[in-house]
Amino acid sequence: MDERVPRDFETLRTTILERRQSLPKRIAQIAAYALDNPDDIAFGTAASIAASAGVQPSTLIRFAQQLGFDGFTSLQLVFRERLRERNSSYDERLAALRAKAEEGAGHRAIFDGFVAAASTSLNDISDRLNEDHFEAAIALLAKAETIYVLAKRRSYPVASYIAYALGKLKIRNQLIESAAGLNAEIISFASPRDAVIAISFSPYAPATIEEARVISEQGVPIVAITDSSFSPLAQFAKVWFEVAEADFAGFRSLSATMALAMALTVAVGEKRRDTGGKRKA
Amino acid sequence: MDERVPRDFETLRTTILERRQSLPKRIAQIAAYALDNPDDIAFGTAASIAASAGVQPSTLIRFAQQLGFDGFTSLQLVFRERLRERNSSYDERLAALRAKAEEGAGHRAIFDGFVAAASTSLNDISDRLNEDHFEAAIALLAKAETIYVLAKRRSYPVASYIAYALGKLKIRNQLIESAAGLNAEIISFASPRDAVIAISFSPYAPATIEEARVISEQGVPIVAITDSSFSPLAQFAKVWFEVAEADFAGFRSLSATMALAMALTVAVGEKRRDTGGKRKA
DNA sequence: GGCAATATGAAATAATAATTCCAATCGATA
DNA sequence: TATCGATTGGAATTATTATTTCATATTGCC
Repeated sequence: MDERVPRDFETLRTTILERRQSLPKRIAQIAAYALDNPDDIAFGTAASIAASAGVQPSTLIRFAQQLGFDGFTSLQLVFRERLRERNSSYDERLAALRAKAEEGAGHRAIFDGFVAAASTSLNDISDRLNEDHFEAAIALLAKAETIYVLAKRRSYPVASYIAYALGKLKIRNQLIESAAGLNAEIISFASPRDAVIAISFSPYAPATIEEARVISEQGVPIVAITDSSFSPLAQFAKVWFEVAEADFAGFRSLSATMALAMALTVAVGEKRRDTGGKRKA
Repeated sequence: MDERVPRDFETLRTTILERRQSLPKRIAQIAAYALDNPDDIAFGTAASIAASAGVQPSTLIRFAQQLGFDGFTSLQLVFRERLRERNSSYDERLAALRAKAEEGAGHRAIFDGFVAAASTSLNDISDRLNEDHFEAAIALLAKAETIYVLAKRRSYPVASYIAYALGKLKIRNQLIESAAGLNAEIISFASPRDAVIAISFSPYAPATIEEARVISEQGVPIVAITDSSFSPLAQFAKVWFEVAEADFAGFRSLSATMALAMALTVAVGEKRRDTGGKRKA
């Protein structure tokens, strides 16, 4: 029929959004309905969909034709295909992504690779998280006066999000970053009544390790997020988590670490609320 | 027209497996096919399914009737319902986790919630990424002399990871952060030969928007990562991405944004290598 | 305000698909 | 091996559903 008919849902979606302005009223109505209720389009009959959207079946067909399909039926195929793909199990999806990324099909493959790496890491951590360690870490951090957050380089984004979240939750915290080279001084203020969250992955930033050493010698308890039991961070930590992040193109995903970090932060906030800032409510 | 007709897929599945032995040959053949290719049953017509399974349409109907349905159509409904539910299961799972976490069902629920939020976001973006925008953004960034990275508050972690990655790839970049309040000066150095990656989600940090405005007025092209077409960032951007991050306990996941950011960064690095840093290799 | 072009509604029609029916085949049992 | 009941294949029938058509309404333009 037409020249460039959208064959996959995403293209279709984009096309619809682009033309949204220039569509006649009823057609626009159906367009909006289609994007809002894609499942109904996939399963319904022309009559039932038209009724739900408040238009005539013929309008539905005109809508399809305007997009270049030769009828409602071919339009519906796209919506069905979408469901099929979406529905393929999580693992299959992941495998497909990896395969696509590996065969190196252009820039899209790079994107797929990062998504796959992130998904893998999340899958992984959700199986492996040690709940006892998790509870211990929460308890330790919940009773700290100030939580120090320590991470450099590739782990720094996690630290900055932790600091942001702690601030939002009104939990006193100090991000140890070296803008002015005053880290040593900041660290020297930490006392055993405080606590540290330290994050470092191989190759461990020497500064992180060194600072962790110093601070642990001051008797400040450390919760570490790192990548193996051989990590130099682990030896200084009261509690530590092993997080295996998949990497792609030389860059490690941070999804699992982020999820763990956020969970820790929010759980600490909750525990403090329960225990009561003022020792028992 | 039986008494206990299986209404959901799982019951149906069990019923089929139970009776498998006692079914006549062709009916068993269709039964096996149905369990192996549930998607085909959901979408196909009686004729097409029968053909794929190697039986007659009438057999398909007999199969349905034997299970207590009054015809193929009602059997098919169960298979369709399954697809619908499966499809929404991510969101539902997330909703369930949220509810669980709210009623205080332990810290593990919080962790699961963050993992689910991250997975949902990744799934979502992998379906929705607009490849044309993606290519356009890469092209735009690849020819920039310096890439400025602009993001505050909750988006800042992403910016810092982008800056880290760009640095690793030896791509000149400048993170616009206000440690010393010199942002305005830093921004004033940007020229139309440069480019900006700006990231902001609702509620948009006013500083980000303002700086994006200023920098776009200097003619510097902006690639924006934001959350909707109504975002104030979108109007200043040459290319923008809509990323819908699920949130949990008030904190937005960053997984999808991170994956996109990393993909952009690495793709830019790759494009530069191909095009040749020194104008054609 | 009148005219043409476009859009919409409703019903008729065509296409497609589900179901039924009947004859043919198969399989167990005496 | 003959016979009865169950099973199957294939075509006829019926139902449902998409599509077309045409009259009517709406919109934009002069």
